[in-house]
Formats: sequence, structure tokens, C-alpha cells
Amino acid sequence: MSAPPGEDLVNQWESEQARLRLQVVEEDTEDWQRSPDFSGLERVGGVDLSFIKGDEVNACAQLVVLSYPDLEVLYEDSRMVTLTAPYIAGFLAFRETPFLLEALQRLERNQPKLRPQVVFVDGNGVFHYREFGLACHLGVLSGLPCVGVAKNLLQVQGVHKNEQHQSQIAALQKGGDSFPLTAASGKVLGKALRSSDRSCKPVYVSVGHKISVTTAVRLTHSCCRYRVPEPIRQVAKDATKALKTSKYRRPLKICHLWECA
DNA sequence: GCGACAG
DNA sequence: ATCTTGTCGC
Repeated sequence: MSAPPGEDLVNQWESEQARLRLQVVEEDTEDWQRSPDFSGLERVGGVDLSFIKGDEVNACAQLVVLSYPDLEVLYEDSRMVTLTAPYIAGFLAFRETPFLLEALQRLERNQPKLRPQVVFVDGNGVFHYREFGLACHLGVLSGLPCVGVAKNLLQVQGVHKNEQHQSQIAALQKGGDSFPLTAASGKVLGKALRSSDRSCKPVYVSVGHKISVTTAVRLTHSCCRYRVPEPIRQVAKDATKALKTSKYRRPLKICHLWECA
């Protein structure tokens, strides 16, 4: 008797997450993180994968490094990749991490002086079913401080998108205001952050690795010109642009009736 | 059956 | 994730 399709894989992934989870550092480890104005912080990174409609397999993997505090692009790398793992909520890292790591390794090899001091990741960190989202996974495997920023609320560990949550959102007055996302256990898994004065819809910030929640929220706010922090906004923009222009252009397959036998 | 489902 | 036009507001 074999398990239903996919169940073995998910079980294996869960134990991998449990194993790596032990290595997450949820405190500030860098001097610049303690500084009121982040002095000493000069480079912030962003990573992302972009897709084309109807293609779940091919994607553009992107890494950008921005200067801090000016948020100017210092480095960008994009590469077409072919994914193997499916998207399953809670297991995003197994789909994306290998290619994000490769991009970080290319940077390390070619321009080590541009290594980011912190990486913004599109997705959650410890705000996750098993407290080990994409930002933690990439953080542990790369050894770099990482911050998870999700654009949508994952309902997890007793955190619900209910009326209470909505009224907490409504109470966020200005950019930088936040409220904690508290698990049933009492642990603060992350924070909902109003990232700018003009955006009412918050982003969900959580620790990836080697940074505290408080610092992660403060840093995220300081990297926001718009709702989404600049490193992630830049990387997503460039990846989408790359997909639409030169790099990813193949003729559509012509379907012939006689092939449909 | 119904709702939830980071990207 | 991606699609797509206009529209409202500063």
C-alpha cells in the first residue's frame, strides 16, 4: 500500500523544515541592526521569481542589490530557470530556494564586494505553519540575514483574517505603524506593517534569519517608498521586464489536428 | 461540502 | 505567480 501521491514528498519536506528550523537565529546579529539609523548598512538585497501566464515551470530568477539608504541599484542578475517542485502553500521554499541560492552564489563568485548585508524575500519567514517559511529557508542555507515580506496574510497558527484583524488594520494611522501577529502559543510570529502613509493595505513582515522582528519591521519601513519594500519592488519589476523582452521568447507551438490522435 | 491556499 | 483598462486622486 503506497501513500496518496505527493504525501511522501510532503512528509519528507516537513522533516527537512523541522531539521533546518533549529538553525534559525531570531535575534539581531549585526552591529548595524542596533544602530538607530542603521549606520553601517550599505547594501540591501532582494530576490524573486517571476512567471509568465500559463507556464508554471519556466521562470526568471532575479537578484538585485541596492545601496542603503539611497536605494539605488548596484547589481542585478537575472536568469531563466526550470522549476521542478510544484507550488504547495507552506512549501514554497522547495520550489524557489535552489535558484535564489544560485543567484547569491554567482554574486559571491563574481562580485563578492557587493554581497548584501540583508536580503528581502517575497514571502514569509517564521510567520508560517511550522515557523520556517521561504525567508528562513534562504537565510539558513545562505547564512545571510533575511527578512520575509508577504503581500497577503497567511492564516496560520490561530492568526485569522477576521473582523478583529480588519479593525487592527484600520487602526494603523501612518507609515511605520504595525501590530503583532500572535500565534495561539503567544509567540509573536511577525507584524502587519503599514509600509507607507498612502497604502492602507499592510504588508506582513517576519524574521527570516539573523534579525529580530522589531528590527525587521523598522528596516522594512525604512526601505519603503511605496507599499512593497524597494528591493522586492525592483527585483519583481526587472524580472517581469526581462521576461517580456529579449530573454524569454519562443514561438508558440503550432497545434495540428492530426497530432491529437 | 466548505473554506483556505506566502508565491 | 500572471492577466488587464480605466479610473480616481494628489
